Amino acid sequence: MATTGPQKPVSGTQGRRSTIRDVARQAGVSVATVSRVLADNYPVTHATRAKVLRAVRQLDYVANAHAKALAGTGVETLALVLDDITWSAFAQIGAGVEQEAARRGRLCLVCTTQGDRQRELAVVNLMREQHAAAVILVGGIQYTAEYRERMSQFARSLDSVGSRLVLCGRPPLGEDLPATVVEYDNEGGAYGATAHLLSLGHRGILFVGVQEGQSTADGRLVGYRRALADYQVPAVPALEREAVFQRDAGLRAVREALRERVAFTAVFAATDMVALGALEALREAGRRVPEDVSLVGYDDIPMVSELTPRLTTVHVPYQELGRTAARLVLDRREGIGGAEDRVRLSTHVVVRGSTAPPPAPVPA
Amino acid sequence: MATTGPQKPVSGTQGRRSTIRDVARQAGVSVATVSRVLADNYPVTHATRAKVLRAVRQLDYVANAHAKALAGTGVETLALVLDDITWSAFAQIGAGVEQEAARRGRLCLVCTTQGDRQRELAVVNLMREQHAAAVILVGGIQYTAEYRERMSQFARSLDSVGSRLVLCGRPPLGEDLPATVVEYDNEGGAYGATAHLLSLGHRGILFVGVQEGQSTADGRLVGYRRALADYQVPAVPALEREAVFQRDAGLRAVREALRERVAFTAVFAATDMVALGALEALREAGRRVPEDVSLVGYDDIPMVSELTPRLTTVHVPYQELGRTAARLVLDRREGIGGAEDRVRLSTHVVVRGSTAPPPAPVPA
DNA sequence: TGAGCAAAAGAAACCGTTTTCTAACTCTGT
DNA sequence: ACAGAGTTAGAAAACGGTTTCTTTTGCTCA
Repeated sequence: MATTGPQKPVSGTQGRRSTIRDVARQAGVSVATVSRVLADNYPVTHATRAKVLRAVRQLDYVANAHAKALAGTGVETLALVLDDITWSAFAQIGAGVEQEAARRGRLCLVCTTQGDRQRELAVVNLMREQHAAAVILVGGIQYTAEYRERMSQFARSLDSVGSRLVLCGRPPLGEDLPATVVEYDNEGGAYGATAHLLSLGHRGILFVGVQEGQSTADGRLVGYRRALADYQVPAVPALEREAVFQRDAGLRAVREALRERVAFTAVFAATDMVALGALEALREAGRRVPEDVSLVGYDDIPMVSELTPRLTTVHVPYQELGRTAARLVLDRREGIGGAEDRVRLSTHVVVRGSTAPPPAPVPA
Repeated sequence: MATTGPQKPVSGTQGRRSTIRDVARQAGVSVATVSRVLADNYPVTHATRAKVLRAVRQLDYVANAHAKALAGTGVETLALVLDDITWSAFAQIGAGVEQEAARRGRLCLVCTTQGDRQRELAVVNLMREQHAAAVILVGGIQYTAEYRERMSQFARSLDSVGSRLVLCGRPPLGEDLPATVVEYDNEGGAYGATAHLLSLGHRGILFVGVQEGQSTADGRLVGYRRALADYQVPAVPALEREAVFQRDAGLRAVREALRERVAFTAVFAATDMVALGALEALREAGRRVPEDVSLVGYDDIPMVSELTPRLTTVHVPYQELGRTAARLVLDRREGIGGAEDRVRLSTHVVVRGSTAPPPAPVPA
């Protein structure tokens, strides 16, 4: 499976990296002159410039980014911290951040935490050392007092070194904290999805994805309940099922609801991945989607429009979310006046093939 | 859509970032002592250490990563360069690299190029400045002489500054170049997929995804042809359709083949995304999968097992690919003996529901 | 009680840039 | 021919750490 190439010395052919001093010596000028030629911010005669550039080429010189950073020049870095880059929504946020960063000549550090808050803490500190222009924390979290405390510290300690905390798709902290928040209308999307089902005539709507204290899950649940209330449909506890935001959890939760013979004609999954699991559970049980049971997801990850039936879901502008986060923080850095520090993007339900009116005879 | 918080001064509350000198002053010791306490590599009395740590806490001090890097200490960085992080396969490679990097205390810079070679060049140079321990280039490319020339330069110039070029899922360069290559058995996977279809009895197999000179596409086409040859099925040009690796291209290519009334009972899409397009084209034309036409993809991106029918495809261990790339380059750096510089991971076809024997009466 | 030595702390050089300040030119104009 | 501009170039001081080398301090033991 693994083949080894010819054994070469570990150190390769590497010589010493050439410095600006080497270039200066080679060109027969001072380091100051070399620096000036390369920065092109000071008058230099044509002859001198030519000598320097030739030396640079001969030595294949590139400046040391760390030295530049120390001296105050140097490229800024945006740090992106997320649970798992393979999750489609996160990847899209990441892409948005990276695009905007690149467009404006910044670099992008990415760290994943796999949901480990210990690691999140370590990573934020690491980023503080790195002088990241901003630390962008992505994704919902367990919204506890301890969390708020920790974030406040992050915000303040980043601010104290001239960096900035950005919360992307996370609930905001207190008003007075130095942090930028870019969120989306989580609750509104859930409201819309539920209202869509209700207006189709569904009354028993299974909500799959309860996670006490998880900000994203909570927001979606609240939207679901609010829609029920507005349609004067009583919320029944048995219809609210726990599930982490993964396929298997959705599968198990719906299986269980089915086994308990909970009466429902529609499933609102808190996440597209959860919807996938729900879909499988429904199929196992011989329920057709959408003829017998309607199904709605949340996130609108790219592939769900390929399913059969194509999944009705709530679209979240994840890429835009990332771009906005980067834009806000860079605008502020560049002192562009009136940089907002709190933005909420809207969501909307996209109706596809997985929802339909409930079957005529409402099952008991 | 966008709301603005209270207008605060742009500069926030940020004071000057405290340096090691500030800590020394606060603790009443020399900077050397502070450095030693923090590095914990030199005897220091308990009392002194306590004073220093207290000062560190009081000032909320973190070291300047750039200064450390300059001094030769400091965390190494791995640079990851890819077309687009939202493509599932790339995201998985990225996750693999990041995991291994994090496990070994390294940071990970991510740059995307959107397939722009100009940008690729710029990015590699940028990474050279950044002193990245390695630059990992991900994904197939147009395999031209010019490309090889450029890569050779990259390899040499990175090597000359003590960094290393890693090609991940790209064809290797010449033997003597200082580069590490981690590839997968691209051709073998295509061979397997085609052989699977052939052994089911298919003879007219449409290959969708020809891209002259694109290394990944070429490899898969070669595997397809080799399997045909081994089964003594003549290769017919009309069955080899051009398509870039995107859904729409697959859709168009298969539509066109259908319109031209090319005879086939199976489609081998060079990519799962292409397979998605193919699937839609087939459905439009009223061809059922797999009853009328079998369909095989390539990549095994997570969602394709959720399709109806579940897609038969070639599994590529993308995450493992990334992990291996990081591992190899870090092993070499740490001087771990016998670090290979060329690895090929194997692929295998995973048979799911989208393939079946061809329909009994072969259509004209 | 003082020589000798180990342990702990400090001074200063260094890493590779940028930039301020200073010095050396080259012209002009008289 | 020379004062005074106006250009270019260089020397040296940051930037914020680490580390070598030196010095001071505190013991032990004769």
